[in-house]
Amino acid sequence: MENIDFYPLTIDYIDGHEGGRGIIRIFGRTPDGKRICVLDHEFSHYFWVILEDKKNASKIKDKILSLKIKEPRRLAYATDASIHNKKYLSEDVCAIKVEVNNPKDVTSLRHAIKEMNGVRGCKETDIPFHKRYLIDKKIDPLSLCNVSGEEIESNYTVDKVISINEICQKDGGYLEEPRVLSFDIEVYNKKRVPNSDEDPIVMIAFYGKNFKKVIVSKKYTGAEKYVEFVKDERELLTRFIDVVNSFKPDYLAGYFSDGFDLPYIKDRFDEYNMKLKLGLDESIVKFNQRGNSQTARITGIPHIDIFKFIRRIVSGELNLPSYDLDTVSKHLLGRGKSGADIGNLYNAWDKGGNAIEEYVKYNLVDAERTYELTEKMLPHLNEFIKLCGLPPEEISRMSYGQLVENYVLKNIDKFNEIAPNRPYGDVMKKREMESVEGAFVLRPGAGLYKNIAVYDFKSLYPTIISAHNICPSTLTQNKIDSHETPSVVSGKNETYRFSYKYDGIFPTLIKDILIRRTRVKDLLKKNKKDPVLHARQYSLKILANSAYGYFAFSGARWYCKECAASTTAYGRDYIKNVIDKAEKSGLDVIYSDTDSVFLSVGKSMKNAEKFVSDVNRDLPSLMELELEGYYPRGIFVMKKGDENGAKKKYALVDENNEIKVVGFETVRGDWSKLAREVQKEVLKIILVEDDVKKAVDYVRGVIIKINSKKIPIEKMIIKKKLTRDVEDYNSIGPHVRVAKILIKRGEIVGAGSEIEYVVQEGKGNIGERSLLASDAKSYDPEYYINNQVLPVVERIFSAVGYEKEDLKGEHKQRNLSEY
DNA sequence: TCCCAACGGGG
DNA sequence: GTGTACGTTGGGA
Repeated sequence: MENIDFYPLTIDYIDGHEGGRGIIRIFGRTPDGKRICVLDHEFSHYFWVILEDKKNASKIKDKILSLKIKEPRRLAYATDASIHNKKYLSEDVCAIKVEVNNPKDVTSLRHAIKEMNGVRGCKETDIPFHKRYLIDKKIDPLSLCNVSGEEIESNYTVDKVISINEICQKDGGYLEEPRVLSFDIEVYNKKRVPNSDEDPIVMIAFYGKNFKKVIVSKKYTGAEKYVEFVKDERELLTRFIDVVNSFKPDYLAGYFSDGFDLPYIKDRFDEYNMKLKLGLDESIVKFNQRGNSQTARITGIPHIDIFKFIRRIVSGELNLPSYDLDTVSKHLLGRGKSGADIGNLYNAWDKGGNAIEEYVKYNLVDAERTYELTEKMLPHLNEFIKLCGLPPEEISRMSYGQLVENYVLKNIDKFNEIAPNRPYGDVMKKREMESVEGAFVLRPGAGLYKNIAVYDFKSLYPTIISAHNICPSTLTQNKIDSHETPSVVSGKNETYRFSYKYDGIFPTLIKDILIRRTRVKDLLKKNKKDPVLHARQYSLKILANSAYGYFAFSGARWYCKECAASTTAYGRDYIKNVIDKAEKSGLDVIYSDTDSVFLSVGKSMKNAEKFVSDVNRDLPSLMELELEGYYPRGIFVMKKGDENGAKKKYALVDENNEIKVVGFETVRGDWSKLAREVQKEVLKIILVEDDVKKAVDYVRGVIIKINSKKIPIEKMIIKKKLTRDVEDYNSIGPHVRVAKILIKRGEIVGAGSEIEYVVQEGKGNIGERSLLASDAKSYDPEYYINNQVLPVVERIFSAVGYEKEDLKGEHKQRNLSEY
């Protein structure tokens, strides 16, 4: 008999022998670093059958128990059935819990039971076995658990396999520092975009705590001591498995490794008829194609594609123009990738010798950044793991909607509720047709404004859902004990009612989340830099803010268009109320969008502060308007062909002269450096220096410089990526044309290649006048003035009364007083 | 303004 | 993964 503590890392199930029973399998680590696997033979998967009424419950139960359905390799039948009083969306229902031997039997039984008389439907048939187990056993991955059971023999590559009698999560105890191993491959890339059928992997880098290694399949002299040489790719691949096995990581991390590294490694293993056996049960890496994105799973070792997590979950906080490794690590870690030009790796490789070294370093830096990013993201990951109770490999790949749903599922038992099924095909399509009226937006008149106070409702939608008890479970026809919201769905005005008689599932959970978040934020005030507290409040915020989107998400179990429509309807009411109040107090309303209002408050901050407290006095609990900031100046910009200012396109400057830019185009990559610079400088002069005239002069100066060709070529380079091979293009843009020339020269250019070009003077359209950046000696001033510089500043100036012609000096000089 | 196609990350 | 499955943006009509 063994009694042992461990941290669960991953969980799945296998088909056992006895009658094809499903056996839960958890891989984890003990506090002293031993790998273990625990098997639970005793847990039965189950689902719910909701009955039309109580009357025939025991008859139906017996009928279910007598079902025997022949499956290819076993007999599907219910091992047990029991009658319960449950709730389904707050309605009291009589339900039968049906237990099975093997999770796969759920499908066959469900089909048979659905057809029985007196049965309303089968629910929770689509909850995966391992999820059911974690929820019912109240186990959160990474939280310390205790198991008792017998050690058994196995071929698993772990220190111990235990068949358990009992398992329970202990209070406290968390795997704070999982052993992370990151990896990254470099590939021979003569064709720029490597093809895994032919192009070998030439090196693999690893990074972990006190560990770095690059395995390289071509020898050169003077290598650093972390370099290990192997004789060919076959040996490189074998060593890849060796290194992972001997490091014994808790997590294996990569950057876009779901989409590139692991699939590529697998293809290369296939090439040699070798098997990519990384699983702790000696299984191969399994790939799962889901729509466009695939995932790679390793039995027993959570594989984290940290790119996916950052892109999906943390991007809201980062707001970066791109999520490539360089941009993300520069932003989060303060340092990016090595400067080597990866497009030339193949050259260095062919040449051999020390030329390779640069790329070995590049490879190692990539692995190091990946490691550091993973470490940095652990607090975020951990919070969601605790909130949703699912293992890291799943949490790290989830979208907001899935996080919300799994959080609700984990807590649904507190309401004695049965969860609705996930929708499929036509239901989802039908839902996608239904649109819900969105938020209220008051567009600003374009122009320069002074003394702007910005107000925000704190968590507007979550607080509305909570304050007005908006939930699929409280939606009612009953006019007594309910309140109504006139809402708009698919263009139709409707009135929906939500009961006040009992608290809804979502309102209750959200209220709890909001209160917890307030508490965490209070702690954060004392401990401003604490990454764990920060991650905690962030994950709570994500969950609360995603609830509204979840109601409107066609794939949601608790989809509820009425809830979504009512939430925005209340949102519009609240924000319009604020606007009314502002106008009554004599404050000018500049702009409003969803949950925020921009007011012109004059020089006195007292006005601004008094306004907040006036509004808050009348709001229900949890709801609160906040003074987000005070800005001496702000510019709101016009959209082409639009009388009013564009929504979400403005720049503000605060009292510390920091500029906040929202919605401008220059953050995007396909503008020249020149265009970016000019826009930034213009905003600075207008907002910080408060000198429109000077900004005009600045742009005129730039135009003169462009015309006299005094701008360095490198600021004129425009970068564009080929999205397909050159011959597949119908319309030949500049970058395609340049690529064609490169191909003629014998260079290998194809889908994925990044083309840098500069537009030249001369005849023909822009494409015909584009030259490869490295060949360019000059540029076309007219193009850069009219297609790069003017477009990015035009709207800014038109907001303050200057036209394009003024900038070019084509109008007579005018001064502002004329406007 | 709406609809559809393309893209992202990786080398 | 036990019926399923990306989400966003830009260009063209």
